[in-house]
Amino acid sequence: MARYEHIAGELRDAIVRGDYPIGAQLPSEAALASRFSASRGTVRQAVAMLVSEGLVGSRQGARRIVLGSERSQSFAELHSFAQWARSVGHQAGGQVIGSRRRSATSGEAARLGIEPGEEVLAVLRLRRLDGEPVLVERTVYASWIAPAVERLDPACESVTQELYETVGLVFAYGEHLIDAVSAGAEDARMLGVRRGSPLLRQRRTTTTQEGRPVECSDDRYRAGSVTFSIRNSHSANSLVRRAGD
Amino acid sequence: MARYEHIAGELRDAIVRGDYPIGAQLPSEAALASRFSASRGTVRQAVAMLVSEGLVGSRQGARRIVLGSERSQSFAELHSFAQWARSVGHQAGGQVIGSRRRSATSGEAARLGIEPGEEVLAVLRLRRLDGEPVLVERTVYASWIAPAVERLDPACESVTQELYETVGLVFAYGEHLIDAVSAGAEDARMLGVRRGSPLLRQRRTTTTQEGRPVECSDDRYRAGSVTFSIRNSHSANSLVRRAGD
DNA sequence: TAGGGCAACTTGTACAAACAAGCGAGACCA
DNA sequence: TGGTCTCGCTTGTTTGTACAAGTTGCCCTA
Repeated sequence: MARYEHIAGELRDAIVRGDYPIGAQLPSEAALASRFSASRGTVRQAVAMLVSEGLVGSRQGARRIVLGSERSQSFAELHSFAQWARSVGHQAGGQVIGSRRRSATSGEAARLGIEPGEEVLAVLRLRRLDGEPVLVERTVYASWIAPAVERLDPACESVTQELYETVGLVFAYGEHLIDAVSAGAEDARMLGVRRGSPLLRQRRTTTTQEGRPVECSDDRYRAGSVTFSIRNSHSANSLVRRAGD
Repeated sequence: MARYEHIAGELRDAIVRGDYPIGAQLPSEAALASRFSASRGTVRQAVAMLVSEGLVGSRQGARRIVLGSERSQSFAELHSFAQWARSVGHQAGGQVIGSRRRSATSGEAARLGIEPGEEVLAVLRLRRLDGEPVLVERTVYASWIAPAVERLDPACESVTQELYETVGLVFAYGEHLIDAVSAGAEDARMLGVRRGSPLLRQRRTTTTQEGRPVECSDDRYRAGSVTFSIRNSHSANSLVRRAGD
């Protein structure tokens, strides 16, 4: 592990542990540099991580202050339902309801960077959290990865992890669109809610390290089961509001 | 403006303009350093901005690639409904429906960093986009800022901008919790939708540069009117999924 | 006592240098 | 033809230095 990652980890642990409560000042860069026997540049890189995570605030001339104390999730934990569930102490379950090859719609083609009509693999999954159905996942995979997906066990818990172990596929970048929709008939039946009841929808597109799109998905969470959380600041804002559809 | 900000701006413009289409490689750090007559460190700081915005992907050993080409919003544009509407070419409107001082609930006190029962100012606003009601905003202000809020024009378009101009208040950090809820009776009446129809809820807490909480708010958008968008990656992830309530 | 101003401290920006580590393409070999 | 290996390129990490710019508290003065 890089030196700055180690320092960032130590500081993050200290904040989570409460050594630096919310509102408290962090030691100065010079003090941290001397404590960890590192240069100021390395310390700056470490605290920059915490700033981008929204854990600490930073402004020129003033000591850094603690803004929050909750451990944030890695990209993998966000992307993989099973890995996330495990990390927050819940049991993930679920199964494939349906899976078929068909030709891509124009929207899917645009998001996957392929030609409309090109073949894709559409998979419908129901995901459970501690036994309760909470998520309907409609995922469309690009054709080059489809064979590996079809070989998976239908009851496979973590698709992400399995694809990594079997073909070495790594999900590296994601775009997420979050809004609210009414439950359709199929959604309602699978999640055990009334038709028209609110669902939290997350449409995501994921790509490999090389920027090649792998999948796009329409995930619908039962209201109350899941909340998304974002921390941002004047200097770092990845959350964007968009009009309409 | 700092040198690295200038370089980042040039590159961002080039990407948005299409000089570097999605999937294309960016010039190497050495090439950029020579083009802008800057050191490699400064160039790295510039591209780091683009990476954190999700516009560019980066991995050791390989040239950086373009992942997206949409201009992202500033923190101010995200925070202020009016500034956001203007930046995307729509007309923001709205008015204060009700405003009263009361004592803080325990949840509000925790989020504002005050004692339960301490006095706060609760404001209910209806916001319109191009004339259509799209957002019900229930904001609770800490008592120290309440007088300035009460002095505002009830039809004031941008509360954020007005508070900056009158008392110099700057919103610097925010935490956002996003989920879906059913419209209550009041929500439904104000937004012109049926009771129980889906709303996108954004609960946010905002603080000053010093980390002092200013307000917390429960914003409910009519389904279909607004979508939140986040770009993230293996190296930078500010989006977090949380269980239940 | 109220106010301004100075001085120490702290973070931000920029440059230079060196090495580590991963990627990709072409050369080479079986 | 197919696989491997090496070499050059590119990004990642670390240290050092210097100066700019903003904050904070103390001290001095009116």
